[in-house]
Amino acid sequence: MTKIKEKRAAAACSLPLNQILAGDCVEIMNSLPEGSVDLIFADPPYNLQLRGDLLRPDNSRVDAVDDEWDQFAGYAAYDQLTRDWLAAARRLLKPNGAIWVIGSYHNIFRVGAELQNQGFWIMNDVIWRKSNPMPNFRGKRLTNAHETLIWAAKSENSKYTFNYEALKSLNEGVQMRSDWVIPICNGGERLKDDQGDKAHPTQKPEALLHRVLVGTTNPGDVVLDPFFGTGTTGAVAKMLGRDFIGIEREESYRKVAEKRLSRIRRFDSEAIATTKAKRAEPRVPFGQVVERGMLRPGEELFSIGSRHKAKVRADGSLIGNDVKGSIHQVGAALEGAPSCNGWTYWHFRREGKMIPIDILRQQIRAEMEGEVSRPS
Amino acid sequence: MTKIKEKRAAAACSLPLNQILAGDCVEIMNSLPEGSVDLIFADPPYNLQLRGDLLRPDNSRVDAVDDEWDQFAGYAAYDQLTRDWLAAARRLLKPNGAIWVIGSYHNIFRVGAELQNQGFWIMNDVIWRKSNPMPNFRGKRLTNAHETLIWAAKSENSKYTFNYEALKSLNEGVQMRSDWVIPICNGGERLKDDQGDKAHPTQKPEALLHRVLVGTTNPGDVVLDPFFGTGTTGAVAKMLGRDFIGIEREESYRKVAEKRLSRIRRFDSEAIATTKAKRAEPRVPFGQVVERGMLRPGEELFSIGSRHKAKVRADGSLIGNDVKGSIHQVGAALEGAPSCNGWTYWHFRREGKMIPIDILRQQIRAEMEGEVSRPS
DNA sequence: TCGTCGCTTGAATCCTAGC
DNA sequence: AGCTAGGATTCAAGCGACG
Repeated sequence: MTKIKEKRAAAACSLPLNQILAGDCVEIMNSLPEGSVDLIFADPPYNLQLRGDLLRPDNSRVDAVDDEWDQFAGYAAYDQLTRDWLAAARRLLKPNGAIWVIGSYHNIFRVGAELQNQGFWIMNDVIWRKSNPMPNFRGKRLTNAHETLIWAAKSENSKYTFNYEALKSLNEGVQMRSDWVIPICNGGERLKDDQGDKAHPTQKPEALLHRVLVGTTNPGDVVLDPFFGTGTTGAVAKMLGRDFIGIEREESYRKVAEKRLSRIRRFDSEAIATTKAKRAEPRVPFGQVVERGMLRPGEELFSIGSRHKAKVRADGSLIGNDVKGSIHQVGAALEGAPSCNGWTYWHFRREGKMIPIDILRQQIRAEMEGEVSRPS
Repeated sequence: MTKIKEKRAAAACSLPLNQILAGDCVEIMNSLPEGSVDLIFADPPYNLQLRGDLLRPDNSRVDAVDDEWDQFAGYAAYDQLTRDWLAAARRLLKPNGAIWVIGSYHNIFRVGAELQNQGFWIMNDVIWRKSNPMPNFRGKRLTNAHETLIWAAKSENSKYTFNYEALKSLNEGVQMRSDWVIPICNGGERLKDDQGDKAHPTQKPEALLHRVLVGTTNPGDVVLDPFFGTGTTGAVAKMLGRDFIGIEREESYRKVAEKRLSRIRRFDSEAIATTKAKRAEPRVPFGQVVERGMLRPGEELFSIGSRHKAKVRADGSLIGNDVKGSIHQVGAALEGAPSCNGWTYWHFRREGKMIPIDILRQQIRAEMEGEVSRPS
């Protein structure tokens, strides 16, 4: 055993494994031995900068993330925190270690730039596509339906861990992509406090951590989470036979996490549970047919026997006989029927022949083959 | 017309619309009139950290050594380029203008942070999820199956354009999410040079620009693309009846783009028109319903299920359960809600049926349209 | 036991014309 | 510029009540 390896083995022995450390993550990370951690997973505050209340159309109030820990004086203050905790994290990592950070557009660009500035080497950015996001209630922006994760090695030369085959098998034999469809954490998995309210405003789903840890750590690795919260990282690490170190400032979160972790049992080594992605026929909006130029705005569609016709508009709606709306709505209106399947009702003309538009939907679906993970 | 408006109208007249300008985008943008552009779509170079091969805007090469220190020099040079073109873009935008930038993990974090630093206000980050990405051949990372776009208004107070209904219509009646599934540009859409090779390495699909322009511009808007390439932005703008300005340094790209644009035809105006937002419809005071005798003073209105009722008064106010006020105020008071849309809340009785009063507003609006629209 | 219906909820930078 | 009032705005899941 070389001197360096001896040193690391000693360091590892002195690590407070499988515990939750109380306090400020920068101070605590700086008190742990240098170069001793395999992977860091971090879910830092997002600096959401929310203004007033937000009401749903039914006048109920959205429970906002207005906690003290997400309040910052401005970008400068947020950047200072980011620099500090990333530097401490970098010091802790083994040379071949890696880091994951999750965030939203409020903070992720600043975090990503600082990762690069400190010499981390980005492997991928990964999109967590939420199958059930909260909608945009006022119709003023797009539904914020994803969050972004950055996966980066400690340096360009790091021999990082990447379990290609494991991820491929998680994805039904197809190479894992950089966009992951996973539901938000709710239902039985969502931890509640004694009053029955959610114990933490931003608990992450275990499925997300499952994929991260299966893909970029090995059993026995040390995984550190500096913003531990209610301990999703620790819970999944324990199930998967990885050691964890959690750091959390808030006592209430630590208590919930301790209780949670005490109930977790490690999977037996053979039975590494794989989250099966469900297959479903993806819904194809007619608008995609227009966007992709398969039909042009202004082009005419015909019902069977050409009894009715309608014109395609740029936003994927139809206009026919003064009726505007979706392919289904306009078909139903023209037929005086309560409903209508526009995909089979409407036809377009090519070289004198009438072709059902459903052909175009089938083409789009064929192109989407190979996407495996989808909302159920 | 105010002085400011005059100035802008003059500026618009002097804009080189529907042309491709040759040269460095920063210089050219700075030569155009301030506050004259509605939307900027930018696909800046990604050539970052490819072992230091970084080109300055004037095409000179940044000297690179492959040690770690130089990485920072590489980032610094790229950041300088980003600051320069974003500042020039910001100057060009109208106060209510907006910008889209597309990039990958190599550059998008630096661009996003700089956007925020300059005072742009991010509305959404949008994921272009490629339905047919290039696989990762060596199995060393995840398949890089997406790119990131940032949509930002010029400032927090900008009244940006967002065609919510049009995008919802493109998505078949469900509000548009921040993740967009669109195939990469290939097949017939992919432009080839005389040798049959692809004319541009990163030609963007027209479907992507279609969604961007339908969603965040109106017909007649001025759309500028400072990294025009082979002109996808211009092509889609022309089809959709928007004016464009392209800036491109490379003559070979300009030539391909000119040829492409000359073949594009604008869709007819009926096809370009998109679904209108309700907010855009003229306001109808409830008093008009009473004045026109559609409802009589003294007539009773009912909430759904007849849980509450109120009486119409001659001045167009309601009185119910001792509360007097507008249809909205009385509805809100009776429900104990902070607000209420009286048009959808209240119903009147005709032949035993409950009919929402919004029907009456629609009748008035239809009559108003008849007054306004004349044969042209 | 099973399906249906209604209620609740989720990291959200969520209104605007007119006075 | 600040205030007031009109009135526009939601998707997917989970869970409990109910028949």
